[in-house]
Amino acid sequence: MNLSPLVQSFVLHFGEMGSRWGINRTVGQIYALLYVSEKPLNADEIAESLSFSRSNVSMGLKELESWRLVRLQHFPGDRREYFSTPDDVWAIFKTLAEERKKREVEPTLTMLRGAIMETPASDAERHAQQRMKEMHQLIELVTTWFSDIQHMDVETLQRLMKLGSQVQKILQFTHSLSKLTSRDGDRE
Amino acid sequence: MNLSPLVQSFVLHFGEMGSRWGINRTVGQIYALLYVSEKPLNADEIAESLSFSRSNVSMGLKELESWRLVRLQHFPGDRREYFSTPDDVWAIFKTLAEERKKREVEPTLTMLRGAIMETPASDAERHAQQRMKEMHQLIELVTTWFSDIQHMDVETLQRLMKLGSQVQKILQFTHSLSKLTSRDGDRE
DNA sequence: CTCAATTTTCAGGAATTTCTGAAACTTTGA
DNA sequence: TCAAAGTTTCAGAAATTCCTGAAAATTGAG
Repeated sequence: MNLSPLVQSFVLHFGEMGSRWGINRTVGQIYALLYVSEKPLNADEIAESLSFSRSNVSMGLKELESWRLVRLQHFPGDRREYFSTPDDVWAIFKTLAEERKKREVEPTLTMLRGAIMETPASDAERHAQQRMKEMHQLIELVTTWFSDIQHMDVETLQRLMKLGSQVQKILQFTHSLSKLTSRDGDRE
Repeated sequence: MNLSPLVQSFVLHFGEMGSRWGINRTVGQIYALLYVSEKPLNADEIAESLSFSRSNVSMGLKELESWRLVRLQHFPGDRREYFSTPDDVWAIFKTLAEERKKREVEPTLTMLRGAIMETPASDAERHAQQRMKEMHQLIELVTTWFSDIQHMDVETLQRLMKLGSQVQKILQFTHSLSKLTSRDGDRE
């Protein structure tokens, strides 16, 4: 199969960016190819299009499966497995965010929680622990917020995003509102 | 200098995570060490603490400078350069997000914009281009939203995050409000 | 069950990235 | 201007990661 110039540049770009995104060239290119492909592709087609060895493609697809970024399907009368990416870009985005969270931040949170539990044995440790607490607090806040947001339906999410920094105004409004109505509005 | 166990495990963790975050072991460890250190450290102290060669530390610090994650300072009567991380974790987070955006998404946006401009030469290209448009739109929306949010002051940002998915309710409220007051409230 | 089609595994070669020591460069104080 | 203190550069060694071909394992039709 011969890739058209447009597709080719897209595929090559994903290959090159791969290393920055923590995946390798093969995986990046395979994903890009599947993403723009009109129909699902089998491993041989992928290997041929990208000039990778069949085994390399197999490993790349396994990696993509572990990221839950590809879907697998079969066609009647054909034993080969066909791969594609979900159509809904929002779903893709959410999956990606979840996986990155699991791989890139969860382990750190665990480590931080452990470290914060320890009894500091020196002044230096006390200070270090304080810094870790600050980091932990921030990560915790940001990630739970993220998962909150992820569970919103796409409609609302888009509206929120389009609103941009204007949320600030609504927030200020409701904040002063709560100050008016609540007995201890300026606590916090 | 001898690292206390608490600091050591923190430093080692950052070293190991380094590769997942797109930086290397040295850079990860140096950053971690500076982050928990009570006072700024010079390159020799870092090299000794982490048992890296002096030159490796130099390259690592350069890398961290390019990420704008370390500050450089001097002490009177000492010609050596001392390094530290900003105290404010929110500032750190913002810097990190900006840099990652610059390195990991901006190039892709540029590529996508270019590809979308082209005139498709086939059916496959037409489809590919459509997919690229979807991706472009999503990335554009998410990143501009992100930079909107970044420009909010930390107070507001924290309030927004603590609110979590409850924004949804406020949003729904204001949405129906605008429907009531605006002549064409259900356009979008 | 058998066999051919297909996929996966894996040892080791290729490519890339990281790290070091030596040398070059820069800065500053005398 | 020079020398000492400090920093950066860079060639190549070391370590790691990627990729391949061959072989093993799996799958499903007959």
